[in-house]
Amino acid sequence: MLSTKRPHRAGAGGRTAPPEQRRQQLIEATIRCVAKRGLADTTIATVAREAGLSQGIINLHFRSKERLLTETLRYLADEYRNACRTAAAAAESSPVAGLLAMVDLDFRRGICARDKLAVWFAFWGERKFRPTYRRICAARDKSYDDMVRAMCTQLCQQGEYPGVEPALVADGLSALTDGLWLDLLVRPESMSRELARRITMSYLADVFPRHIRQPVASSGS
Amino acid sequence: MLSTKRPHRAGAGGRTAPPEQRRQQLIEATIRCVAKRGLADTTIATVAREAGLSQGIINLHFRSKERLLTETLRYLADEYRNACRTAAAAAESSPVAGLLAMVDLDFRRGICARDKLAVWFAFWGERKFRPTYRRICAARDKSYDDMVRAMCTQLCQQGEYPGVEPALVADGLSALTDGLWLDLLVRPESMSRELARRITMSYLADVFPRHIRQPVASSGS
DNA sequence: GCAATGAATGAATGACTATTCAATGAACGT
DNA sequence: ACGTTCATTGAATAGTCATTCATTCATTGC
Repeated sequence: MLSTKRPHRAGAGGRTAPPEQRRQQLIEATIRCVAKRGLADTTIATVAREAGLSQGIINLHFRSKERLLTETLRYLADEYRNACRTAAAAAESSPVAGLLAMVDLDFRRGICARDKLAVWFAFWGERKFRPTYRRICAARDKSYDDMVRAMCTQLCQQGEYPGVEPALVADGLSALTDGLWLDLLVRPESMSRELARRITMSYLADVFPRHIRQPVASSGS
Repeated sequence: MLSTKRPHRAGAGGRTAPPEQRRQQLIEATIRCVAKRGLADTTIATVAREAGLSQGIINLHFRSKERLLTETLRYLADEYRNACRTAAAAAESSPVAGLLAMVDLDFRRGICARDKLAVWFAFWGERKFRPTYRRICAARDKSYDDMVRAMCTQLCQQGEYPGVEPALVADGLSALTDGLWLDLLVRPESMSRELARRITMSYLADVFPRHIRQPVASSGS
């Protein structure tokens, strides 16, 4: 009773690992598996194999396949929301900096990695039918919307943009980002993170010309 | 051998119907079923029940469940492309009319009905993993892109918009539309076809201010 | 009417998969 | 070393679902 319950072993591949590490390992295997095979062909067996572990491990650490999927979605949502904090911090110096940070974030490698996009869209397809998915996604959406809307509102006050409705711009930016994510996933040959960034910046530059200027357009073929 | 093989019976609910009519009936049942329960919970049994027919009927008229799903996707893609012809016709009088017709089309009731959006996104989630889905979607995307890109190019030539790259605008418009469709599906309480139309028009008005003017913004609550 | 045709049915089949649990063995305290 | 604990395994189980096919029955031609 004196000893502090030490982790059994440090390495990830060990035969026995602390629960939190196994859960993380399985969530990452789930992401790779969904990205490789789609949600429909993702089974307990394929995830376990991807993780290099046995079938039973998933029902041991998560209570069911459904919970594994839910936790995987929650993991991605949390990751996104944590990254948002950086943008929120930038917004404190100026709304423009905040918006630029958001665009940067949305098309940063770690956030819109192909594997993760595949998972997002796999879940979005089922979102309407699973209350749990819906809750997790709605929470993520809300924090995004609130932030971007606040930035746009500030910018409109500073810049005298009479024709611009902040709520509309925020909804538009959110929709544009989602659509570009979809392109990145399903048409990687004609969409890149860099191009997506330029399209988004061009949108913002059109709306807030006195605050945001898009980088000089290089020649398009 | 003399008689022309007549349709067995006219009514849809009859015990015997011409094959083409049964196929159509089953495709419509599939759309309702996917919209109501999601792709994951759409089974041969649920579709057959939705259509008011027996289990075996699907393997009789389509060779497998997979083919039923493929044909359903193809049906939606064809419907969209047919609707595009209207916009293509409008574009012949002027590119502005063409763009307006496209926006009109994308947020018209028949095209972005909730049931159909649910099916689109269900398939988009699996698109990456099924070559057949990919082909059908890619064909639809291409006809959209080609059309919109041509309209934007014409407009840029007519209007002297030095900073505007037609390809970028077309990609952006396409992404924006997809993103708004997603909102219409998963957040109907905060997105309507009318609002989506306004957001899209506001985007176009920002890009082509000398050709497209957005309707006066009514107060946003 | 009557036989022939083939559309439609739905119970039976076989494949697949989530979940369980008895057996295994690694890690730790003594 | 040795026994205890508990993470892990993987074969067995139970359930679901696509597909098949022998049977039923509406329709048509004669």
